[in-house]
Amino acid sequence: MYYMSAAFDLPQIEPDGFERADAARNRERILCAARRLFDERGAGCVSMDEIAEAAGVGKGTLFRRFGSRASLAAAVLSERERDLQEAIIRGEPPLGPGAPACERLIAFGEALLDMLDTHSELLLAAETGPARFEHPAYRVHRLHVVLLLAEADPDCDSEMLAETLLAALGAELFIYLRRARGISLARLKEAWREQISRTLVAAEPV
Amino acid sequence: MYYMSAAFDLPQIEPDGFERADAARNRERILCAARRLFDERGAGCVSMDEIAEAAGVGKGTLFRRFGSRASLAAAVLSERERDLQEAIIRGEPPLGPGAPACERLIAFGEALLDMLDTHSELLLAAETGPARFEHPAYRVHRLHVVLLLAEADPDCDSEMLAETLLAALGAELFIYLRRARGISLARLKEAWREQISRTLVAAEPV
DNA sequence: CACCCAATCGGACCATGGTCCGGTTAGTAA
DNA sequence: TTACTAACCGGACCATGGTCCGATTGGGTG
Repeated sequence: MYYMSAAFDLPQIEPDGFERADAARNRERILCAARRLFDERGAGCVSMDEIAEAAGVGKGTLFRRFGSRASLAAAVLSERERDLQEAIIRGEPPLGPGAPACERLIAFGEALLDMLDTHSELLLAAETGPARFEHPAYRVHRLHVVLLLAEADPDCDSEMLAETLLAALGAELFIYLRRARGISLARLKEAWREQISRTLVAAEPV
Repeated sequence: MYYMSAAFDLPQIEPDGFERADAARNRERILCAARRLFDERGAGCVSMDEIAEAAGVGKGTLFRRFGSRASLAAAVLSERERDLQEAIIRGEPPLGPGAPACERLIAFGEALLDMLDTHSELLLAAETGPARFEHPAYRVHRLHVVLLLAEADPDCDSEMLAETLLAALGAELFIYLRRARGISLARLKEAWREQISRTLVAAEPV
């Protein structure tokens, strides 16, 4: 564990201090309805009005609690994201600590690609809007990649490289490559592996 | 010139065969108004209704001619895009033919970053929607990068690498890095250079 | 138990991207 | 010149993400 996990926790779905009983009940209802509808019909085919109605809640409540469609999608995804972060921080190598940085990077990308493969639409919804790069989940991924890059090659501009490498794992590109181009998940993983090893090979003494 | 330019021309703003006089006049009016409004107030702050009104044209006409907001933005950008393609196909090295593939790749990314620096909002508007990757301009960029990668390193998966490298030049990321993070254009170019040389260094016999 | 206030609720409302179709007009042929 | 038709025009209309504010209610306090 080379950084404290506490500082980079998930977005707080749980409220700050106190929460009124009706508010808590509505939050749960909304998340439950959203989860169900997204799952049933695909995240792209569910409107916010429908979610509000299914949750038995007004539209105002829905938006006050979750701010935006993207934010709601992120909240629905938070459980999976939590699992991923857990695996990164305390899980088995190569995703977790213990393996060389290069292998951890490859494992991280593969894990993200797996997540994209099962939740691409939800991730796409979560990635819309300019707040995307400020979202806690993205920050965690970025920091993780930055630190691994710096560890693997102290000479590289890890901050910039992390940003551009993560761009390759965006949901929009993923969906296009898989659906429109018919590229397999395996090939995407292979490409990620190739890109990481090419990026880091310079650091290894030949 | 290692590929025929004709096959990869710009999206046809010019109509197929014949165009009625009123249609031609309206197309010109729309493009002119859009150019002016985008320029005056930033592409993000102009609605389609405003463009239609400024052009003295109904909303239906606007959408029939250009299909979508993204498509209109792309049409407004087409002149710059044409210049870029001209420079790539027939211009001076290293952007044009003649330089080593690696240097041409670096020059291409820098040219795109320059374009982003002056037209980021317009490019952002043009990049919204799933049609983004099917747009003729993107196809040209992709093909260019694919061919240069294959030339520089025949062993690489040039198709996939091109896609992920181009993701690093997306307008959304660019705007975030420049505005929210305050990263200079020079550093972005430097990062692109680093990423390309790292990606291709493996091909050079050490 | 009664009171009070702040937090919450919810639906009416708005802006905007995009669609549709009845009316109009440009170009053609006689 | 006139008649005809296909293309075009434009504004009413729709769906949806997001905002606002008056009404409501939870829960602490005397």
